[in-house]
Amino acid sequence: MISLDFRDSRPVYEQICGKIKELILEGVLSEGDKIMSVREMAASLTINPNTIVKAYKELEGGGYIYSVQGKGYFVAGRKSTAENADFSSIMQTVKSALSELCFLGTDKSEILSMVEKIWKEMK
Amino acid sequence: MISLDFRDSRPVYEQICGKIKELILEGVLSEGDKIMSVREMAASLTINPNTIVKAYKELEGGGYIYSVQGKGYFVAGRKSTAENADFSSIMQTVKSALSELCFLGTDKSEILSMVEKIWKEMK
Amino acid sequence: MISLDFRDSRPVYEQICGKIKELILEGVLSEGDKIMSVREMAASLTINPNTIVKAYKELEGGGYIYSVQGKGYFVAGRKSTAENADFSSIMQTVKSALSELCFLGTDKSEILSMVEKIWKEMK
Amino acid sequence: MISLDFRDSRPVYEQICGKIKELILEGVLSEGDKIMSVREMAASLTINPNTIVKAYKELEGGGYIYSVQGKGYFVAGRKSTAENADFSSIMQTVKSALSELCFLGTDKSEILSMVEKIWKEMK
DNA sequence: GTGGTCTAGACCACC
DNA sequence: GTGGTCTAGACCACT
Repeated sequence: MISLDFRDSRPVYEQICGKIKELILEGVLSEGDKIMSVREMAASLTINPNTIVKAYKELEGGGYIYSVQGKGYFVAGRKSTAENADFSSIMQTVKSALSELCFLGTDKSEILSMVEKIWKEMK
Repeated sequence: MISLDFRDSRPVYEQICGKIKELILEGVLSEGDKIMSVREMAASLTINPNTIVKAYKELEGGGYIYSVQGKGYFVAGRKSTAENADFSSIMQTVKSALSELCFLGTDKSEILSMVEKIWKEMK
Repeated sequence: MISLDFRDSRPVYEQICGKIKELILEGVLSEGDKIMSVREMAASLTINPNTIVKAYKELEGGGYIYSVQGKGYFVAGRKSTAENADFSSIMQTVKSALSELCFLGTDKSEILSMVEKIWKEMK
Repeated sequence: MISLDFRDSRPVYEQICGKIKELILEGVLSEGDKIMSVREMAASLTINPNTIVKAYKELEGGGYIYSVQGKGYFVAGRKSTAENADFSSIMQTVKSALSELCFLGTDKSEILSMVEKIWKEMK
């Protein structure tokens, strides 16, 4: 379900966060779903459990998942996620990247159609 | 002209890269302009010259500026920048960020108007 | 495994790049192999670790090796190298050097047999 | 006749050497021809005469040109050039570059035809 | 004066 | 232990 790219310059725990975020955004994981335990995930990726713990703590801080003592980690709802999100930071990222694309001569229509596509696919 | 934010988790040299990129994208610095010398910039930010060197080398690698021995650093043209740019990587960044915004309930029209604004301001 | 020539006018970090490139081209180092750590290499050549860092970063930029945080540097595959290579620049180098050899009266057959030999040895 | 590229990372005097070498290899300048005086060249490129002096001294050292006191610099013959040339160094350059091209998957026939072309064009 | 290289030594994040 | 960043200070080549 999750694979790591060791050539990726990002730290492993960050890659894991990204992958799980993706699964949530794509709807593969929905509110209330239980995600793999720290041990299971560590075994399946053959990496140190501490790295998984770090990734899960990060996701918990972002409101994407929550932990239940003795049960495991579960996917939180959009409301919880939205409350913890740093909108201005994400917007800033988008703005910079779009400015760069514009500067490099990318066609505006290409971006607009991408936006349409993303909002259409999201349920 | 450039200021650092020590609360920012990004390394100093990366912040400098970002700021100079912005100045170029906004048209404050245009093709052929000389930018501050390594020593000047280091003195003005009260940081070590080597850190500036690192930032300038990074920008040079990205095709944003070029160095002339004994003269200084100068901003390169869009052509040079476009040749060195990693479009797919930038597009990936935009896609992920937009997906997240969509998931969090951001209005599509807000994004569309932002795109219009950016492309309009860029001459 | 690697030795420096202090009479060589090229900077030290560039000599190191060249030697490691050679080892990769000759097949002594193959895809996935771990190379000496920054500190090990620095100690073995009795030079400053930062100089090794510079050399490794250069090779990383050229797609020859990649770094894994907390693990070390590993040699990348040909695909990665080919993607980052500047063919036209290498071809230009070959062209200039061959023109000079021709002018100086070198026999054509000597060059042709050298080409044959190189392509034969490479598997 | 000669133009400089300030974006080129090579020092100016080296660029001038390269250009004059090219002119000699291409046969535009032949044995005995007088080349531009230091002052003329400096004025035509709007750079410091000392830089031209440095370039000419370099070419003189390589046996490409020779100076006659009070007259100027003149193109030397192939014999003189060949005597001063460092064949093994040039061969080494060619060998390394060809090995790299081979590694990157360049077709052997492409190189062979290039060699044929160079030797054919040279008179 | 400008960039380019190198050293010595420090602290941090990641695994 | 490994790479990543930063400082302080030095010397060299180029213009």
